[in-house]
Amino acid sequence: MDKVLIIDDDPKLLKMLERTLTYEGLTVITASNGLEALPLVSSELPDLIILDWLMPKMDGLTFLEKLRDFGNKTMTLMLTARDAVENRVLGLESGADDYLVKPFAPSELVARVHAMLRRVQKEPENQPVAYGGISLDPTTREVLVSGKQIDLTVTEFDLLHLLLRHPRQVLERQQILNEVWGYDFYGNDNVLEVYIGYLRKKLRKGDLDQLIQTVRGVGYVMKEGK
Amino acid sequence: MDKVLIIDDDPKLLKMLERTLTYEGLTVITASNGLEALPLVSSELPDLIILDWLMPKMDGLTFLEKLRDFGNKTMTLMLTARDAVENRVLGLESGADDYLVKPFAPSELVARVHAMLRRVQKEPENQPVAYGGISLDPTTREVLVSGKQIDLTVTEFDLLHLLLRHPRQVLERQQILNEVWGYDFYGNDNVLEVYIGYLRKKLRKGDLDQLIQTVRGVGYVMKEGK
DNA sequence: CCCCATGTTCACAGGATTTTAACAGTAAAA
DNA sequence: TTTTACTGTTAAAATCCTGTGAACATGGGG
Repeated sequence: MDKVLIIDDDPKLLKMLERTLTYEGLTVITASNGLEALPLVSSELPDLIILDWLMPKMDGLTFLEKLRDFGNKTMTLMLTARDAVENRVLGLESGADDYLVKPFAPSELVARVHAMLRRVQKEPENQPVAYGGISLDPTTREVLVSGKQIDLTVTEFDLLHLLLRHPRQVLERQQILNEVWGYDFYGNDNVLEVYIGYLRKKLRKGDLDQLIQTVRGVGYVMKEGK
Repeated sequence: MDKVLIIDDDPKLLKMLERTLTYEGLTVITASNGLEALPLVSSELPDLIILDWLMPKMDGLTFLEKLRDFGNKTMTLMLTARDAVENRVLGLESGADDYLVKPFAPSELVARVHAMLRRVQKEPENQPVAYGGISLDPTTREVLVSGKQIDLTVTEFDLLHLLLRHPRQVLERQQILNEVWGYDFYGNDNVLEVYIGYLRKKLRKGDLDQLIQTVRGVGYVMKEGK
């Protein structure tokens, strides 16, 4: 079961968060400030840390810096009362993996938490995958198209890997963006088309570019025929 | 049909909300405070609860705490007066799934309510469905008619999916428009006929176009025979 | 500091899909 | 039978979506 550490100095809010996430079937541990939380991280090894930006003793930012200094890579979700864009930047730069502006609907929190945990859970996908003449080995990062080896950049690789792991299954644009570019991707999602384009061009080397099919209005599928 | 419980101590507002949502085709039950509402939750099993934050006897916040303490997970929409400071944490502390700041436009309320209800309903809809020679798989988006595969656009797909999920059940025009085109569809509802036409034409490929039957003055059904 | 590789954004053409509108057809009501 | 209310069919118009080349941004290495 997934374990979440929540750090917030407001007891009511803490209670609320705890209850909400416990309903969701998560194991919840709490702390009221960063100082108190630090030892819990190493003893409890949570899968996700939710923390407030503003806290006494040790605020969210400082906590994150300390955490990262220790080389800890646990996923973190930052809560912030301010909604300025600069905070988003700050929050992310400080090492938070996502952030949420207060006030937010609990359902939104739950959605984010699940999205993040899903991402964490993703087992070390190290198994080679293959489909329709394309094979990809995550450990060596080698990709063969009709026997020929092709070179892919990281993003291209991740995208192809995702498609190959779900052959014949239509993946929605948002789903792909979430998986490859990270949950909560804001930018112009035309990147996806651009990368599909790159991939097709490279797959053309083995005449397999038609394997990536567009499903207009939905997303893309890796499948033969049609 | 979706059932909504509205809890508010202001009779005028209550009346207004009731009328608005009833007009939207929802079943509405009301209570003027939390104390009164609590038993209704277990007897009526509403799909959604709309409640005011400030109420006599038992306010919204307390009501929600009680509700959650009982382990009840019904969706809740909190109404609140505008107040800069309180709003910061309201969403969170209330434990509501969504909130709306007064004053609000009825259309906004309606939009939220429908969005929430759709969320409640729409969870498990990636199971393949089949009826009378037609099969549809939401994950691959493949549709087979008498064994032959046909290509559908998003709208066609959604419409067919809806019909297949309710075989032999007459779906009203408005109901279909709500599901497929969204609750806020005002356009010329001739689109529905047009799309039924498209679908029938494509189903004709497997000689199953007569499966979509017109129920004059009401809507359409997916059923064999006649 | 500049260059290069990678990643992201922009603009826009060409197509596919969706909507509108007009009218023909058909069942029910008068 | 006539009238009316709905429904089906088409085609054109409006809109939306995707692919593409090129510009722009970033960061690491030389």
